[in-house]
Amino acid sequence: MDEREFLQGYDPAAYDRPSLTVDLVLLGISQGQPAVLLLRRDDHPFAGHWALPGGFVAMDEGLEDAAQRVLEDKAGQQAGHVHLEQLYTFGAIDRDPRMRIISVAWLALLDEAAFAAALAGNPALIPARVVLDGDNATAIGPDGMPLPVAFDHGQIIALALTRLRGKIDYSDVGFALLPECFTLRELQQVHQAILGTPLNKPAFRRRMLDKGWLTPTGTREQGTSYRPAELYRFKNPFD
Amino acid sequence: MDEREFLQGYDPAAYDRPSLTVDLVLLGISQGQPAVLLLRRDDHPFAGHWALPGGFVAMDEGLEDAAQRVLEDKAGQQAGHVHLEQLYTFGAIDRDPRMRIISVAWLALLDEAAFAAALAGNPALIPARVVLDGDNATAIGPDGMPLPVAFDHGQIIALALTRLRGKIDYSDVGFALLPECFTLRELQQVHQAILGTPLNKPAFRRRMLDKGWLTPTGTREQGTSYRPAELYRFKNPFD
DNA sequence: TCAATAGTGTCTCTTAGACACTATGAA
DNA sequence: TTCATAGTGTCTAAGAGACACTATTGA
Repeated sequence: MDEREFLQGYDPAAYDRPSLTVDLVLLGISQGQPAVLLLRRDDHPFAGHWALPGGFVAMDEGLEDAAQRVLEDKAGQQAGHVHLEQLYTFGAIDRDPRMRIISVAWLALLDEAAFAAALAGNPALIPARVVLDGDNATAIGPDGMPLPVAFDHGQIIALALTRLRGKIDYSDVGFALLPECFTLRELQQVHQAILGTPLNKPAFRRRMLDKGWLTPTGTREQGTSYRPAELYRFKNPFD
Repeated sequence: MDEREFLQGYDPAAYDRPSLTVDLVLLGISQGQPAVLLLRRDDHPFAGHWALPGGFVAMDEGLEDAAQRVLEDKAGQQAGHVHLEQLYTFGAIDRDPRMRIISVAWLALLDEAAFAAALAGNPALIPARVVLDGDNATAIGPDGMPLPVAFDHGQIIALALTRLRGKIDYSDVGFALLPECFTLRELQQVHQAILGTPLNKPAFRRRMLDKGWLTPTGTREQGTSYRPAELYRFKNPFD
């Protein structure tokens, strides 16, 4: 750090600074497809467009704390109940026409109940199916029509899904999209929704069971008109 | 974005803002081991400790542009000649005792010539071997003694090496650590240095050749006292 | 010729896909 | 008993580790 930077360090007013925000990709599975929760913008810029929930980072607040706060405020989710992971920081000069804003993007994974609870708790949110399109994503509204997405949020959503695709196979993130107890069929459906491709049943079962992450509960799903499947629980082998 | 945020958006002086910096992990291979270039801090805080090269992000400068600028200023590397990749953004409240500073960390991969050129061009830099230690890294100085590392830069270095380990196998980042022409032995040595483990020769050769990334140059290495190996060039199959 | 590494052939083991099969619970 | 899905056995193909082998160059 050179002299100029050193002095700046002790004089917060010396230089202009960009604003810093967090933006959250609230991702769940809806009707077998990946979906995100978006908010409609009423004001300029991008009025009428749809944006990721976000907020400014306070001076006395860590980045992850800011993301947790937005998660609670906008989606009503308790801290710690949701998988939250930093994605990337977006800082193009003109990404917001008003002023320089750097945004730290986060991925939050909601299971079906959390996704529904967020929608019920905040009527301004809508669920949008995500369709990957290179390094951009198209958001499809509940009526099946594409939604205009504000700022660079299409890229952020695309990065979120791409990141998830890359790691769902070898990491345990998939379980964050399921309730505590789930069947192997539901687990496979989650993987298929994220990857966008069908998977081989015996191979999938073998792989999952061999990882040692699953403990059978001894109980079975209820309310099926066919043979009910065993319910499993995720167990981190390092616990 | 709510009303408060909207107003803040038009009044840059309304709220305090954190400072924003970029920090660079300049990573190369030195004597068969991963090594980073560090700068000695003369001033408080962490005077006498060693830090990653970094700098503040200007208002009219993109994040990657800022990283490129630091790369040129501190390591004398031409833009575009070096693999540069965003790692993670660090924003703990107390990571700098003077003030709130958020830092976007970047990984820059230098081949042997670039690593040596940076050292020659900036005498303040020293090379430090990296030893991973959980989610922290120890920097070992040229004399073999551990160096005290400033701020949270040990974590940043650890993340850089961990990230590289995770992707060297399936991506083409390994080639960024080699000159334009290289032997399969050199490529294997780079992979072994990053992974910290020996690799099986026939399997490694097969894997690399099967990827279709390598084109034989028809020439061979020179100056060996034994059978000289074929020189290869990296060719992106998407070019 | 020797030393040292380049480069290859082949066996085995593990893992995943494909496909067909048996098992079981609800209606 | 039927139906739909749970859950399994087995064949095959691909890829990686292990190991030994041949090839080639400089000294």
